[in-house]
Amino acid sequence: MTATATLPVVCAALGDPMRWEILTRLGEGPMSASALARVLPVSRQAIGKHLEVLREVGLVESEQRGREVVHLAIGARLGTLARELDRIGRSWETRLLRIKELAERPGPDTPKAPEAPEASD
Amino acid sequence: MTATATLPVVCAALGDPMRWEILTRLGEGPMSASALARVLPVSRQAIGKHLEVLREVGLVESEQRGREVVHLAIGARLGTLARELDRIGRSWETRLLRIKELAERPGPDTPKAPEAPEASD
DNA sequence: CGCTCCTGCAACCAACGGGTTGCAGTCATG
DNA sequence: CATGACTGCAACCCGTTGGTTGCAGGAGCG
Repeated sequence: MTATATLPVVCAALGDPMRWEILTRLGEGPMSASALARVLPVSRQAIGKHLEVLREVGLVESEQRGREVVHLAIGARLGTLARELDRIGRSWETRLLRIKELAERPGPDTPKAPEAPEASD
Repeated sequence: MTATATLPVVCAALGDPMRWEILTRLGEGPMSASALARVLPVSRQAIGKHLEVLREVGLVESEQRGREVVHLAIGARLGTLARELDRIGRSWETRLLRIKELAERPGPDTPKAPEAPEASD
């Protein structure tokens, strides 16, 4: 599955206003592509393309219901993204703090940078 | 200034791999655009454009140090983004749960059904 | 049975965006 | 003072992509 969507890819998927529009609607309840096209100012095919992008990064799941396909927003995936971003943000702050420390300290001893494994999950 | 960076805009800024590359470097410590251009496979001007995008959404701050301008990644901004995304994700889950409840419950006499009694938070 | 509605795929168009080169200005240093 | 290095701005190229139209296939409903 494409759940291994890299960070920039997921962010890119979220980088389009129209896609947020779609996600918002799908966050309120399942809808079909046609239904979305009726309430959004773009064609059904355009919606379809956006849905494909969103589905590939795991932000949307689709389900064949009767003769139509309904889609819904996956909040858990967004939560995962949020956690990843938060961790990275914290690591930046940590490193900056360490650098400031070094800068303010006369540093008589050699401060070797101990690589901390951060890329995980 | 970090103007009213809307969600999609910030995500779009994070949607480019090269920008992540830059952010990663700036997360390890302050660097100038020229320095970045030396370690990255693109021109200094390209770096400059990316830095402008990142600065506009508050992910990077710049500081004139001597005759050069050094930039650094702002972890706090990433944390803010993460929190926003997490909140939205949770709201989606909540709504979906409510919908599932209604769907599975024949609810002939459940016109009230206020807040979900078990909001898994 | 036929109609209608929903879906998927392909071709095509236009705008945005990432990248490059070139130029001009400024500031620290030899 | 002259040189070198870093910066910002503008023009330009081209690949990506969001959007459109058109067409063909399938599944439910009168």
